[in-house]
Amino acid sequence: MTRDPKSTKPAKGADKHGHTAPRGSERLDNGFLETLVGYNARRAWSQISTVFSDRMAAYGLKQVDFSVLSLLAHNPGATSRQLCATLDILPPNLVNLIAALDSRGLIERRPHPRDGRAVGLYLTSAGEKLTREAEQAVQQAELDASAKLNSRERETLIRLLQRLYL
Amino acid sequence: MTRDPKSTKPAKGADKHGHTAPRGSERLDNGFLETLVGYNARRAWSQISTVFSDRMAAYGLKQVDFSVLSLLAHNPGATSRQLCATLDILPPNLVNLIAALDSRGLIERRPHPRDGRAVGLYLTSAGEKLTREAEQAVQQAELDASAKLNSRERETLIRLLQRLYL
DNA sequence: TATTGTTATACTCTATAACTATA
DNA sequence: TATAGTTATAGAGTATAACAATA
Repeated sequence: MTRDPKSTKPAKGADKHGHTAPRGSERLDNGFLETLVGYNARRAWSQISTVFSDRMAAYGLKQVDFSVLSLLAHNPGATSRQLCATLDILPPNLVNLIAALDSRGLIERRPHPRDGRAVGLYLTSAGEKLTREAEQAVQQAELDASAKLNSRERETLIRLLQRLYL
Repeated sequence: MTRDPKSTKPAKGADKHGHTAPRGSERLDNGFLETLVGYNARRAWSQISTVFSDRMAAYGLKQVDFSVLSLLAHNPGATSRQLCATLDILPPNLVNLIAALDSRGLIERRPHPRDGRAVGLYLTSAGEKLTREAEQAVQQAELDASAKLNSRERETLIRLLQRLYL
């Protein structure tokens, strides 16, 4: 496998930490790593993640916060346990997150009608408004982060990624 | 967007933590999230990452350990600073990692011929042997983790991912 | 003055064990 | 006996500031 000189882009020069590349450190040959789906998925996600986090900061949301709000917008009354299963996070790590969204008045906790152990989660009207705005910002962030792909390529990419985890 | 009943796979039932899905928690509608490249890239990477980590455990390597060894196999004499730039990690977080690989006798640190500040990193023969074996295991892990894709689809996926971050 | 490698440290994310109340 | 939610806590990953040696 040969290296493509164009792929090094020395002039671009700013990583996600805002650092600029120093003179003496040229990029290394990562020929093997870049043949791996896992390596490329991680790098691509890292890139998108930076754009995503920057845009969400305007709404005071982290990535998981947004995922929770978006799920509640489409699944009113969902429980913490369901959020955990869908997003693949562990229950103890959701507690403070839910409590914070509650304190901000974005969600409500109501007793579950059939199960006294469970708590149904609902967006408040403020939460609905914020979620609508954030979803639009996320869609724009997606387009910006994947600007080098046309819509057909973007759909192909998503379809292939889903076949890896679904 | 409708949910595909086949995609839930109730019998498969074990997430990356080894937990099995309890009865009461059906998956939620994540229609919006699954239209996002970022969300799908993260989920796909998480899936592959689990397979990857499991296989690397047999060699006593974490993902970043493998990346470092593979880079040194193809770039003998690379410096810590170059590894950091290529893998997008910060220098302080590489120090213990390099020291551990050195203690295990997998790499050597030699003074840089032209720059007294820098240290050139080289695989030992034991390091070369382990890296060769690990690279083969990684390739097999890749094939297993992306078994639902044929080689043409895998190449397409990698190409599209690279256009997001290169 | 700038860069390499390093120490110390803090902050976030993720994980496990154990408890309560309900089922 | 098992599940939902919670508490406390431990571990891993990631971040910044500051230092010595060298350029």
